[in-house]
Amino acid sequence: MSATDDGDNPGPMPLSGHAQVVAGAPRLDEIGLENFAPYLMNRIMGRYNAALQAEMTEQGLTTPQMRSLAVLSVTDGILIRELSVYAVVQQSTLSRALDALDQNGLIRREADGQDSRATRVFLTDAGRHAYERLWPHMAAAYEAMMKGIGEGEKNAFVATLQTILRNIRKHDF
Amino acid sequence: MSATDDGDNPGPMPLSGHAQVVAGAPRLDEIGLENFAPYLMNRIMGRYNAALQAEMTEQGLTTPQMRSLAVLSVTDGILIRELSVYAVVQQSTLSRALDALDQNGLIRREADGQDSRATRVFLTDAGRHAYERLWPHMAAAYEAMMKGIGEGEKNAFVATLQTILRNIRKHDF
DNA sequence: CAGATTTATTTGCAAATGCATATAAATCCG
DNA sequence: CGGATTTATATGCATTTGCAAATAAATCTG
Repeated sequence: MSATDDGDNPGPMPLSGHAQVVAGAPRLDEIGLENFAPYLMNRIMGRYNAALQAEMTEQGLTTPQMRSLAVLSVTDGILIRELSVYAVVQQSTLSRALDALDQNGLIRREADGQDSRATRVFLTDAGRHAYERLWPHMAAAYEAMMKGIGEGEKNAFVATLQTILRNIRKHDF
Repeated sequence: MSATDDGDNPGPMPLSGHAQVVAGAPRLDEIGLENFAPYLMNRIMGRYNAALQAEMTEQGLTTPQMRSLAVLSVTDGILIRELSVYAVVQQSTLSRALDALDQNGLIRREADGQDSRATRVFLTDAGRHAYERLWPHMAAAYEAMMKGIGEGEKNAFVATLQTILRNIRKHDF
């Protein structure tokens, strides 16, 4: 094997000008869309959101509002900027989503004790009730996703997602 | 075992009124946000999109425009309604995104030969070039996500994503 | 084959979103 | 301490988005 022969050579010379391998990232058409994780996650989340759409419309909620309710059901009383990270919603959008939730009596804003710039957000009873009507649909969509996937595979999958999030997240949570 | 004893009974009686187990889906606060795959995927895709934002702004592209370029780099000449599924963009939004790409000379619309209602979309050379400037950023974001994740785990992860998509997708692709 | 229905795409219009900025409070630093 | 900087949230405004309807062509049905 010659010093310039670096293995898996498709032939003595490129037969025409195409398909020059630049050593960097393979192109998307080489990987294939269906093997590109961000594409797959995007498709999946599109379907997940579509599955929730009907119930959101029913309750007159937007996506940022729905996500806020879901996050607050777990960590009630968090700061707006934290909620913005958990719910993956811009702060300006979240501010207006909270206005609407507030006006509909689903949440309550309360100034933080230590830092009077900051605001904590709490679910009201009505808000918790709205979440409780929402959750079965989220759970059902999750069930549908995971159908036929065993516990082991599911756990490995979630573990990988956690690793990925740790790899790229900007905040400590 | 009595006929009314259907197994896994948590105790003789609920000790107080709270925490009634309804047998249905556990609540999100019981699962924990960080174990709920849709939440994790949402966070991850938020960061992935944020990573591409700078380059998109640089090139004056919106998210639907960028996704269209990426999908077309793999399957050039597809129908608009197919592109709408692959790119996870509403058709009305896509229609306008294609208007913009067209006006900037990045794509070309062409009536389908068989069905004159339908339109096929093609990348122009300029469009392919735009995609080629975009792709390294997507590849880098993907690399960052997958840092420290071995081939085996990565393959298993992608395989699970494919299963999930098959479980919930609406179309055959 | 004509009328009814379905399918592909576009467009009008109202609502939602994002960027940049405003406001206000906390922290930093000399 | 006091001005400069940073941090938390809200808001003005232009852009983007999504729903519903419009348009146009194909297919179905009797």
